[in-house]
Parts: sequence; C-alpha cells; structure tokens
Amino acid sequence: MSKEYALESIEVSLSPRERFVEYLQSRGKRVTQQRMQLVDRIFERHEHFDADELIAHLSQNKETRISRATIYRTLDELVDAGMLRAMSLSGRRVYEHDYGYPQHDHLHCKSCDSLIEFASDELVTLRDAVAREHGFRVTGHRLIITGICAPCQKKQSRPASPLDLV
Amino acid sequence: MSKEYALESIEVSLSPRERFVEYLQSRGKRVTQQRMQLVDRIFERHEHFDADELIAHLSQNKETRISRATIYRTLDELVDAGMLRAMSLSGRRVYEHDYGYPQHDHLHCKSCDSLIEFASDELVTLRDAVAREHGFRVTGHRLIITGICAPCQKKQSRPASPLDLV
DNA sequence: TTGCGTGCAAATCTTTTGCAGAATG
DNA sequence: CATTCTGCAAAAGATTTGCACGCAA
Repeated sequence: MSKEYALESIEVSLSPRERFVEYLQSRGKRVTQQRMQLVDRIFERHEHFDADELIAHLSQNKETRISRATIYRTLDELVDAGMLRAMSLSGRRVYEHDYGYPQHDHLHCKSCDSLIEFASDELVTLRDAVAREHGFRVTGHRLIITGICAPCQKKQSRPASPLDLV
Repeated sequence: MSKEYALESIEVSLSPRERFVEYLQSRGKRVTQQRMQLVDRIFERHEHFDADELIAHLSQNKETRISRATIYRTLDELVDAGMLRAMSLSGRRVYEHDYGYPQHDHLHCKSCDSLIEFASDELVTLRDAVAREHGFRVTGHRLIITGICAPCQKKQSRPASPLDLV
C-alpha cells in the first residue's frame, strides 16, 4: 500500500476521536474501548489501509487486540460517519481518511501498487457540468488513473499484477 | 445492473468473435465451443454484467451450459484481449465492453444502482496533464461519479445500498 | 438493570485451483 | 497424438452473521 502523501491536511475543529464520539452519541450508539482504540489508531497517520493491515498492527499490542468482526463493523461505522472513504482495489477494500483531509483523487501504479494523491478543482468543475447535463445529483466521485509511476518507469517495467482491476 | 446506454457503438473491422479468435490463435490458445458461445453471448448486447448474470443467462439454455470456472477463466482472457474492461462495484466484479465501444466513464446511482455512461474529451486532457506533472505513464483511468439519478430524485430518496463502495 | 457491543466460530459470497477426462489442432 | 480445456469439487480469501456473555449508559 502507498506510503506517499501528496497533500497537506486541513484544519478541523474536532479531533477524529471527538468527532466519532459525537457521531456515536447522536445515534444512541455506545462509546466503547474498541471503537476509541480504532479511531485513534486509524487517524494516527494518513495512509491507505485495509482491514487486514489494521488487524495486523493492532494485534501486535496485547492491549489493543480487537476481533476481526469488530474491526469490520467499526470501519463501516466510520464510513457512515463520513470519516473514512472506502474504495476497492483489486477486489480488496481499501480505506482512507475523509476527515481532516481534502478531496482528492489517485494515480495508481500497476507495477508497485502505490497510490499517489492529487487534487484538481477543474475535475470537480467538469464533474458537476457532466452531472448537470444528466440531471444527476452528485454526492461524490472517484477518479483513479492507472499506469506506471516515475520510479517504476526507471526500474524498467517489472511484471504488473495480473488483474488490472479498479 | 444498468440497462441504459448513453453512447453509440463505433465501427470495428472484425466482429467480437473474429477478434477473439485472432487473439486466441496469436497466443496458441484453442478456439473452443465454450469460448465462442461466451463471446457471442457477451457481445450480443451492450450492458454491464457480472459473472453470475452471465451464468444465469447461459444456463437457461441447455446448449450453452458452461461451468463457473470456465466462465471466470474466459472473462479473464477477454480482459487480457482488451475486449472487456472490469471494475469492481460494491465488492463484485462488473464487466463492460471495451471493443467496438468508445472510451467513457460513469454516473452511478446509489439509489437504483444504475450506471449511466458519458464521454468527455476534457477529462482525458485533464488526466494527461495531471499524469504529466507526476511523471506518470498513463495506461487508463476510471471515473465514477456517485449520486442520485434524475428518475430516482423524482421517486423521492429511497434507501440507498448500505455500502457506497466504488 | 437494560440492552448494545464484542468475540468466536460458523456461514456466505465470490473467485481460484487441482485434477481427471474431453476436445482441439 | 500431444496438449490444452473443461467441469467438478474443493480451496481460498474477504467479509458477514448468530449467539452467549460482558460492558456502557
């Protein structure tokens, strides 16, 4: 998974933890240890991750050993809360921050599987224009540009993953 | 899955079947009944489909009963041949024609799950500009705009599918 | 105290794979 | 005739679910 960050984070008034607590309470859901450990862990640093990576990291520490089921359930809640975005890459669900982080899209390298972020206002303008033509009410979008990143071009085309699924 | 077509098909010199045969032969692969029945069926009409829909359709006819495994294997070959494109929507792999059909992107309605196609040259220009800035060599892209389509807006927001996964 | 949440294991769902027999070149 | 393909069933990988018990409110 990518370790490249292309963008600066943006200012938010509540910490991710506070924001999640607010969300849970507004829905009559409980503020549990597991949920708190998960938000903390997830927003500790900005990177793309999947459920397995999260489980692997958390289970290193005896204190934060959380079951698979709970992790999947909590990830869904964070998506509902609008704090995470999910996309699927090669059949696997990948998450990224959607709280305290600006709208952006990705360049996906087929060779090393890294994700490079970029932001484009023009894209949003274009998107809205297309939607308007179709009487479509936009709630979001996802653009993934696939190809080979600069470092991999130098390394000379290494075999890419078999299925170029996005 | 969507039944809406937004674009006109484009002229191609070989029929999908001929094109696939050419591909198979160029790779020393065999032209089997199953493969031929599949290309025929798939290119019979332009729509988005997944492996299950294909299996369901084909097994209605005793003559074209093809095993799941062969269907998956052939879909991969058609993708390799550049005749189909795959994307994943809500965790399921969905295919569409990439032969005899122009480059395009989609509006995806969260309410009725339909896919509406649109083509935009500007988008390609924008894509190439972004990639150039990053020294990225583009091989393709996928843009999915999510929201609510015009018909669904009228029907008044019906509950959307739980996971807005793209 | 009253449920909601968690962990566990089993169940699902989708796609992949090993292998023996069938079909193609 | 030599292989490649296919079908079957089992395997694999990811995510979901039922249920009994524990914990938050």
